[in-house]
Amino acid sequence: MKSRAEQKEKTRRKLIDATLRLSAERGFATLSLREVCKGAGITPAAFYRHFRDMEELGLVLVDEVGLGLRELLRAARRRFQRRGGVARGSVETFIKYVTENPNLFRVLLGERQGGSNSFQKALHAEINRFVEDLTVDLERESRKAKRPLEEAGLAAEAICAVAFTVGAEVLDLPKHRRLDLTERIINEVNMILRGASLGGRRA
Amino acid sequence: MKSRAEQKEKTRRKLIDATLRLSAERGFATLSLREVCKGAGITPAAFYRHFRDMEELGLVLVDEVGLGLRELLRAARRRFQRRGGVARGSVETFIKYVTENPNLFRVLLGERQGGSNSFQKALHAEINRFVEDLTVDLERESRKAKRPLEEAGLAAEAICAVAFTVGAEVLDLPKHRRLDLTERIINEVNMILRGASLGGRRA
DNA sequence: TGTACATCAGTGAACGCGCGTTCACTGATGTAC
DNA sequence: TGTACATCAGTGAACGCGCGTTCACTGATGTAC
Repeated sequence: MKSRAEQKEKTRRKLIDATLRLSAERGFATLSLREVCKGAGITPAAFYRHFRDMEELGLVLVDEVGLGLRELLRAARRRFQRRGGVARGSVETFIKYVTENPNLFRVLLGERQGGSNSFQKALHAEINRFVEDLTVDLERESRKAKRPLEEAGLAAEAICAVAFTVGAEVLDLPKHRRLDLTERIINEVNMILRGASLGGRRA
Repeated sequence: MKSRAEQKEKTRRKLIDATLRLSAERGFATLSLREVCKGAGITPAAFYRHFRDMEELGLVLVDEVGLGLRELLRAARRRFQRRGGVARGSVETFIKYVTENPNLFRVLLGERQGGSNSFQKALHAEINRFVEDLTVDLERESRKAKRPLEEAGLAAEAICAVAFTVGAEVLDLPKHRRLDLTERIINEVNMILRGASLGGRRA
């Protein structure tokens, strides 16, 4: 119950959680080590028992957030794929996640330029994982439906671009305008899917 | 030649140019006032003769960059619209701009989360202006071609999302892979346009 | 079970540093006569 | 044109502050016997 390892893990979580909480306001890139420590209720020097520096903490954050969101979206697509409306189901799941975990999403999206080089690379890789997941799903689906969809990779990339870019707006929107935004994204995703399902003929 | 006003304007430009130069490396949000002044070759105290703070400088930057890029793209669309390949022409122009002015583009894209509230708002507004420009063009084009394109606004939003998101990757790419990326974006834009030109029937 | 020693997560003080901002100033440009 | 004064962009020194990092330390947990 109070083993050293358990206690250490608890503190580590406090650091991670404090970082998520604080990065909601001004983004991860502007957080200081001391700020995070204050938020977690520990001494700055203790930080080094857990992470080499803020960058290492950031990479852990990106990993954690990315993994969580990807699993959620995979599950959503599975759930909706056989009763039509994959786009609707996935987009709604995505928007729900974003509104419920704004700080997590901000970490994933917020620092595409701001941070250090390796931090940016990690973020980029994380987003690519979303694209790959979606590509696989789109290919499987289109094969099943005998409605071949060429260039699934391009469609997936475009869809992710739209979801992340337009989806980010939801963070600054009053609640009553969020449904509109969700509908807009759904329409745009469907637009891309339509364009993709004809892609083979022209390209 | 050496009037006070002219001299002051020169210094102002030095500040703006130094900011652009420096923000190429780590993004605008992480620049300090002193750093910028050193880059411009003036004393920190003199900064206040030109801007209230870094945020005000940032807003000026966003304005300037946004205006320049929008005019360029408008011209590109005009140039290409009557000989097909609007998508190709616009995307190539866009990518050319991005590769030739990476620092400008970074300012426009880099700080969508990082900065202060009013800074983010300004960036967001700027990007919306791109969407509006494109919407107007798409509507005009589709009317002319008697190929009605419903929901031009959605298509424009999706296209800008793709261009800005995927286009940003070009900054980290070696030269020989840039053409591939450009082609990919062109294909994705065409995919969206195709999906949009059928939009009326299903939606 | 009890004792003596080892480990190590977290403490608290200290460091040197770059930060944003202020202030009185300087000296070239501008203006009134 | 020349003189006396006003303006004001830029200087240089100073300030207090939060930063990241280091260090010797403390005291609870873990281990060996």
